[in-house]
Amino acid sequence: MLRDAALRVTRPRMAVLAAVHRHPHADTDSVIEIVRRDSGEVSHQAVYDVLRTLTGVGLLRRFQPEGSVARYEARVGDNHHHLVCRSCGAIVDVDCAVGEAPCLTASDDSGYTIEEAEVIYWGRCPTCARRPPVP
Amino acid sequence: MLRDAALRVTRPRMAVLAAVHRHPHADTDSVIEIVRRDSGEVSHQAVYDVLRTLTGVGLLRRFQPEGSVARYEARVGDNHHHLVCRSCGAIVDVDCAVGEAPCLTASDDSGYTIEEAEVIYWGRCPTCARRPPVP
DNA sequence: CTTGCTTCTTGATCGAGTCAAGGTAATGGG
DNA sequence: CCCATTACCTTGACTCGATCAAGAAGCAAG
Repeated sequence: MLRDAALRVTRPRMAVLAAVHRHPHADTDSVIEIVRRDSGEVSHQAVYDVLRTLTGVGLLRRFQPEGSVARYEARVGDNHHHLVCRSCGAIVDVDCAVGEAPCLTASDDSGYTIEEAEVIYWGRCPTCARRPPVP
Repeated sequence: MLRDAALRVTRPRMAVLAAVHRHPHADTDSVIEIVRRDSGEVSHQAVYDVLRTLTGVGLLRRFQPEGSVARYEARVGDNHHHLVCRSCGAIVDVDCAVGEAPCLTASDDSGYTIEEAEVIYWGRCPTCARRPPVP
């Protein structure tokens, strides 16, 4: 995958790529932790850098629900969406009914060229929905 | 409006409320600037605090497109969405076709109780679309 | 193997946002 | 109208995610 993107194959890059594949929706800190556990010492700077590079070439996708830090996932190109629990912050993927971007058309595009519609569903996960809201 | 929300009427609050009404999608720094221009010295802390309080009682809405700082708007309760230019960051409102939250149903809700679907359309504004992409 | 450029390490820095303590002023009862 | 109560604002320090910069290390082409 790295070679296909014309990138050099290095230990930090492989570790980050593997980490995000195995832990979708992981934030940067978690990625750092996983990478260090799996392949020894790696600087936090390298992880930040790799995440940005891989996001740039489209091997990873970065997203950031409001009130959360940046998170990364390896599912790219299928235009899926996210469902976030307001209580505990749990995130699950939601397939896009249409499958291609943009899956929605705006009622009025104001002359803009629309490339993508990003949808975030906000709600409560089964566990949090069971008990009364305590925010 | 403030009294209805059981809040004391103070100069910073009125100034912030007016500023956001007149400048939708303003970020915190802009709000601070506008407020100071209109009603003299106000601490940045007060503005942050007021923005949070007003957002809490529902007089303002906070949103934060990825790669941008927090922005505030006074249109609340009509469940409208946003259209953001990838090039220059311009933001315009898009009315929701349905009008009530959630305006979309997820293909698979994973057992979650969905309260709201937040949609961000990404594209290019008329001005940026005219010239070739230079990111 | 060597060269050259990309990538990683180390350590400092930035900036949005928050915390904490103490002073100030909006409200409501007298 | 005035005072007491308490919510609210000011000041200043601080947190934390993320980025910048300079130099060392490692990968790949010849």
